[in-house]
Amino acid sequence: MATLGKSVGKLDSFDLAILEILQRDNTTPQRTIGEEVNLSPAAVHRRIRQMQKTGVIVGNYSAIDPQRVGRPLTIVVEVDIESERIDLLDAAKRSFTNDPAVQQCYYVTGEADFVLIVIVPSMTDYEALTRRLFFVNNNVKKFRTLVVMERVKTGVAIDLTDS
Amino acid sequence: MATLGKSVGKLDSFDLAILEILQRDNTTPQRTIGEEVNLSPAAVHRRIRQMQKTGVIVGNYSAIDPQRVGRPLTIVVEVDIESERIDLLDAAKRSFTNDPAVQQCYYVTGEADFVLIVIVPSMTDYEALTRRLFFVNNNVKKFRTLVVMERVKTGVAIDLTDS
DNA sequence: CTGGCTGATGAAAGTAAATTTCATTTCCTA
DNA sequence: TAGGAAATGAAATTTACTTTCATCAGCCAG
Repeated sequence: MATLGKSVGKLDSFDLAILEILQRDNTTPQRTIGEEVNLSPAAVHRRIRQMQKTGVIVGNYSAIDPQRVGRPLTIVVEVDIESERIDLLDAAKRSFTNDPAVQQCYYVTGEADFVLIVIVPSMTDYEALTRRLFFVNNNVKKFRTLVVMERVKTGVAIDLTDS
Repeated sequence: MATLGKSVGKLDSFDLAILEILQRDNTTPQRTIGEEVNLSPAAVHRRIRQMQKTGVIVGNYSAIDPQRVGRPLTIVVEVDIESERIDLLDAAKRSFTNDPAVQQCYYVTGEADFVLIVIVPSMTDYEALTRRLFFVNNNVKKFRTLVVMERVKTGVAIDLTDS
């Protein structure tokens, strides 16, 4: 089980096993994690701290049910822009990023330029968002709205099984 | 007459302030949270436990940098299906959900039927995924691939400011 | 082959946080 | 205005985190 010869910044099978647990539930006690991966709590702790420091672990979040905090609407938006000039692109990225209703933003190739995941209380709020993000910004050529009927699977978990 | 003080499942401004902190960093000590929101650590603890139990908080995760675990490719996929018959829809949802490379899945109205966020090690792996999810499933009419060049904003945080 | 260096380990001690207990307060309402 | 439900803070208790320290395995130069 132990992969010997762990080099700098590389993750061994212990690290991956720990990450697997943490991205499912990061409130799992280090003692429990240790039992599952066959390490002492101290060793688990050191590995977690190391991965935090080196940026393998980028954050620790509680996830909230949007419906329970008055945000029942999830919307996927595809945005086409006019010019891909670097300064205009950066301006668009910044305006999307800084808007709290935009939960996720991806810059993509293909049929669109940006894909946004937007979470809002109502269609009225979404309309307001389109005005402030798309109509005011004259670098936006057009956008397509895909209203989410069901959030079938959400989260930030990554498959860590051997490829 | 049941006098429900704080009616069941409702959140007050303390709860929202606590959630605001937890979805930024759920390793924040309850003592620290208490100082920020002006509650005792015990009160903070009880509110958090209540929100866990009632499903306001749906999970506690560590987020991992995909690049650091050998998953540098993020892809947005739009899927059109042939039939929206309920049993076929459910089958599609299940196959998407169960695939570990599918990080997120949304069932949407509009120009597509599903939007998937897929995270894979390489284009070869993505090809394999399209085969097992789209070509094998004869309810998939077509799909569009949007390769992510930049993950501009990610996460599961929800805007909790008053609307 | 040997000795020292590096880096990781487990056990145990020490520190900090989570959780429970309990007496009290607040607010609603009858 | 008295009673009761529900939440609260302080303190005690339990649990978890974090550091310390002695040890061990691999590696490499001599």
